[in-house]
Amino acid sequence: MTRKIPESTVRRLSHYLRSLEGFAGESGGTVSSEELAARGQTTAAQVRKDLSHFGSFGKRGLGYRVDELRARLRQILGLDRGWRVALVGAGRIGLALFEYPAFETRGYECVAIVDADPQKIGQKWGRLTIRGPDELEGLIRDLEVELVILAVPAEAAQEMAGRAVEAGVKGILNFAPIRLNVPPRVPVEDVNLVMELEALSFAITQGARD
Amino acid sequence: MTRKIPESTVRRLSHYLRSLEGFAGESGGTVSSEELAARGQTTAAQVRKDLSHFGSFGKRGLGYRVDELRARLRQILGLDRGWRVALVGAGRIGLALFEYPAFETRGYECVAIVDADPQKIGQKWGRLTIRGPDELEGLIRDLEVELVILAVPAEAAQEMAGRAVEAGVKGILNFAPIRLNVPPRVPVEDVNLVMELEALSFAITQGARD
DNA sequence: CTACTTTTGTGACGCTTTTCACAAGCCCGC
DNA sequence: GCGGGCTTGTGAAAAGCGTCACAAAAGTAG
Repeated sequence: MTRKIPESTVRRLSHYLRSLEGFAGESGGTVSSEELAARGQTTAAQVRKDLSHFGSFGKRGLGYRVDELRARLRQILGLDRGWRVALVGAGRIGLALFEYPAFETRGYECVAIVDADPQKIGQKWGRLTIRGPDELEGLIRDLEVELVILAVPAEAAQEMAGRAVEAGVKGILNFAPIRLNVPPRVPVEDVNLVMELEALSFAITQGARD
Repeated sequence: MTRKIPESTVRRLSHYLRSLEGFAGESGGTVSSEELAARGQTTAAQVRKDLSHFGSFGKRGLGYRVDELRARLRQILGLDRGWRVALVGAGRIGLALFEYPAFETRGYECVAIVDADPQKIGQKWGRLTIRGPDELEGLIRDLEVELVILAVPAEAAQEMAGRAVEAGVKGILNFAPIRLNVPPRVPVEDVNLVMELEALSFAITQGARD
């Protein structure tokens, strides 16, 4: 019942959860797949199929109980617990992420910051002190870090990723524009801003050609 | 020959281009699909199929001429020209993007910044002055802005997007965690940082269950 | 000029994901 | 407690993508 979930399904689940937060107690505490599909750019059938991968928690003729579904989605996405995160790379992007309020409200807590720039080491962001790159493994182990946000230049990314994995990190959010080489048990999500812009200009160029 | 290109293909093209920049003049000026596949986490057949969507510009028995392929990819992705970009939302994320060097080297030039915060209006970032939100349409028209980077809170995103489209913008890079409602002729790329983290914690939770 | 090696371009195949359609289930009113 | 109106859950069909295998070029050596 719960094997081999497509990546796209996971993304949609994430959306459903956000939508649900929109109409918390609204409409008697239930939503139909139809309503959920409306916000979210998808179809009712898709919503139902997505959810059905994880069991059946709707009532026929009625829909889904908002609070119940929300709790279930949080559980599925692993948000029913906290996640300890280390930020590797204290540049502009690192800062933007560090101060991004949505992270903490979802249970992602930044517990360490590492940067290679000697000027930055020792500086404080909030109540955290920026550490040197050689302390990475120690921090990960001592603070029981599970997730790493990699926001360093491409040249440094592979080494840092390898060391983080070695130290026991379980997942990596990678902002460097390279494909990281890590063991398959460690999931990596890539965010590549240039690529997004290129996809845009491609779509525009292509569309204009019609 | 060039109709209905999958999104995933576009992403890979972007990768190929970056790889190509890696071995500029190397190995006699040619690459095989095999070599290209090696960096890039894909297969030789995939590379060839991706490229074949746009014509056939390889030499059998030899491979692809590096400089030629690079030029072709740049053209396909719409990078053989400049793009005028407006930044809407001058928060942390906006700043990080504004100062991201890779954008300019790819031909994306930020020509205007808009923010709703009266404290920020009038401030200068580099040689640009931050403008008020009511100036959005005028700036887009006067400066011939084609792309908008939307980095505002979710509540403001839809309105700004609508107005930008109305003023003639051709594509939107959206950082707000909502699905924008815009006419289909205007492509939108979403970057949703929370969603990426959720995909990670899902993968970890799910994997651990085995 | 021919035989041989290499690597592309592409139709056919197979898997994954989405869409469709409908029986099964649930609530409500009477 | 029975019938009618909704909405779910899910097999089956369709579409979308990736993989495979191989014929068609291009270059090279003899």
